[in-house]
Amino acid sequence: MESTLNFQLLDVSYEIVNNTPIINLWGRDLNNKKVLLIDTTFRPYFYLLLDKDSNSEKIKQEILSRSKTKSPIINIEEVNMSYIGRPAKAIKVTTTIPESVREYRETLSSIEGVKDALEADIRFSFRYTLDKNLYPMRWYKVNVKPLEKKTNYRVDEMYEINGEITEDENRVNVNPLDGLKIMAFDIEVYNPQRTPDPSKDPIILISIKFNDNNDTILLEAKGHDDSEIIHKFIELIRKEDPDIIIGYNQNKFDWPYLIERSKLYKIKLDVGRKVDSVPNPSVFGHYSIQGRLNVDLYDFAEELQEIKVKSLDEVADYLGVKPKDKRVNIDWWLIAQYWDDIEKRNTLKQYSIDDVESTLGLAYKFLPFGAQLSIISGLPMDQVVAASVAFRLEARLMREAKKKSELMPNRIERNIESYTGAVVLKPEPGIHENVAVLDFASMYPSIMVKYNVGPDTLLKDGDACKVRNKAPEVNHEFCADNPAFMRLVLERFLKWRSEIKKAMKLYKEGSSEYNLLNERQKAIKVLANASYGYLGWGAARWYCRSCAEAITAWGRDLISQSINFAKSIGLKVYYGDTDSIFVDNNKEKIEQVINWITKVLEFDIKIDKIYKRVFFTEAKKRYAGLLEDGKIDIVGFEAVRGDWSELAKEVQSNIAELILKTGNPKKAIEYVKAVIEDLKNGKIVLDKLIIWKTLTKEIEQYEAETPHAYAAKLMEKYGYKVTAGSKIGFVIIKGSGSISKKARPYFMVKESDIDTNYYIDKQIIPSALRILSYFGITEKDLKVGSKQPSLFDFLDSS
DNA sequence: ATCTATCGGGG
DNA sequence: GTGTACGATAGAT
Repeated sequence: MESTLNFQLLDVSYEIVNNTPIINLWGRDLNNKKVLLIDTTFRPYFYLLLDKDSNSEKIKQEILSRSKTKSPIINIEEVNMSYIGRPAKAIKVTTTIPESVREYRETLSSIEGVKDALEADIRFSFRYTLDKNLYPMRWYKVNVKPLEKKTNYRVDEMYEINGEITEDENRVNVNPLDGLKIMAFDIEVYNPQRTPDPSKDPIILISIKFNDNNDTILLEAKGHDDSEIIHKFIELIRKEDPDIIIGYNQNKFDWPYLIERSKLYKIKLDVGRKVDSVPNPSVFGHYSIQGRLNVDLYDFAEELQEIKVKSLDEVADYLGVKPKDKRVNIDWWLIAQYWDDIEKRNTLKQYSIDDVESTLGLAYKFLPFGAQLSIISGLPMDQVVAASVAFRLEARLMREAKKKSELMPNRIERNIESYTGAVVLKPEPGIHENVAVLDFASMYPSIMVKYNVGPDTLLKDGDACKVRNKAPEVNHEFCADNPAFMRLVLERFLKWRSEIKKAMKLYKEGSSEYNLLNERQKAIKVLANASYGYLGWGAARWYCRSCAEAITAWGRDLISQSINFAKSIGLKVYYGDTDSIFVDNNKEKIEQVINWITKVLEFDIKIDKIYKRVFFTEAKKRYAGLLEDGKIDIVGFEAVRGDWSELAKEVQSNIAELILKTGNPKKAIEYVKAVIEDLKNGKIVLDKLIIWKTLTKEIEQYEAETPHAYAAKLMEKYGYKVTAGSKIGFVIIKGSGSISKKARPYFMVKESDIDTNYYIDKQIIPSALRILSYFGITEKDLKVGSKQPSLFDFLDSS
């Protein structure tokens, strides 16, 4: 009855049955049947690192004597591996129950002669994919034995794994998403108190859309009763059986809310492919659903550097998925009103439909990249998108370590000490015409490869080594006798990426083959570029402060030398930051600089962009420029956040629009002055002055007197209920004392009480200057009356 | 200058 | 589930 099965791995989990762990591999076969493969043979293990001169026989006896019956130690084996690049003596300890590893880690590491317990902090299901070299989203082949279908799994077929799992070489370049069923969903909740409370405020709408059906499904509550739509939602997921469930910020809102509501009705949110399993909060604040990938698209949006406000409507607008002016927009605090007003209810329904359509549209943009991140890093797609770049790289490093029989260091918490960073030149303030920006290609990874940087090659006093690379300034030395672990990984990435780029040339730009490879090379680049930051990340297993310090020192040296060379041949340098230099756009001299850097320094540098005009203030890392195609580039711009007044947010978005559309900062100044006048004349409605801030703990627990805590205390005094999680809306009123003491709940205040100076100085002006300072505009220019001749006319292109 | 609290996305 | 982010900023002290 044995046969070979080709399957695509989607997710991995495990369960304990009869006191033994069973690995569950969730996937689909070539006929798109949903399959569950089980492996009953895998057991948890970890290593004990021994002192060099320890008596391993004695230690082995000690280990066995500490075996517990509820999860016995079933094997111990002395192994010769390496640790941080040096030979290491270790004992591999295998037990039965994954949860017991934590306990054994403690009890066994106290044995004399045992230096440390290693690899005891790796999640069991991840350990499986690590050891079997499995990458979610890839296709595999394996010998299997069909199992009689169990009733407690919602899959088409179940198999028991019987043999080695190998990659299906014929399906390396197929689109991993082809044929997978995707479900987008979004909930709207009733929020009469503005901050919705899941213990009393119902879910009023659930909108759902699948990738294989054009119709949008809208589940509507009966008045204020949402029990029926929750049931319908669960039934729908089970009936349609999506492989991927997507939402926008559903990990922080929709799932927790749905879970609270269903608890209230004692409904089991049984939406996974394992019967009776509910969405489970897991690593990175992510919810895992058995057998399905729950992907939060907000995680992708976070990585968009080009836009600052990452709300669903903004992101969908920016990416051309759904223009803002072609959809219904409703302020969040008005949702309850729209629901209660039967005439407005249809507008709210359309709003919900627009949201879910945007969400599915974004999935088409983002998931191809997410799938490749899984293919490269080895983390399931729902986890990899939620993880930080350093964590993604680490997942891959762990696989590489496993292949090399290198013991993995533990994840520990460190207080990281800061070190000198990159060179950032003081920009030459003012307007400069025709400026070219030269960029080093992957500067930090290149430094790591060239100088063989890594924790394993870092030399300590007295270490023997023939060829040494010494970093300038900091003087850390790295041995070049053998390749560093990090270098091997990076070189593999570089080679892989250049092969992909070569293969891409065989296809038409925009074709599905081309796009797939393009997403893959992007995923590799993301991991490679995380390498420097990884070494300086406090939680990194291969943390190496000296490495990070040396890398930036080499980087500073590199850029200073380049700048000096440019100056020596008479090329004007305006500014430099980390891995880029801004120079006069003199083609001939730039070519000389590029040649010199390539030949003498042996690094790659290229022209990244050319500004027709660029404007610098004294501030580093913040400038505005006019590109050759007429676009305005504002670099380093920080948007005001949600804890600013509506007025401040409105001022900023209007200024951004004025500048990007008219290209004239003078118009923006007039606008700001007009707003200030309006405020002084009481023409701004109070609603726009409210500042919303969340209480993160109970009011008594606040030690510091913050404005929102002060306002919350006042609310409590007047009989309102405030708890952790409440959003407090306050305004600042006239008077003396600290700002906190002048904070009042917005509904207890008249417009005439408002401290207009606070709003001018702390809200309108700072918010406006976040953009206008790039154009040389100062606070003085914005105060009514002052007439400053314009430094900033430079964008009035003639 | 240092410490404490909060934001983000969602509704 | 062998486990829980991060970098920036305002206001108080």
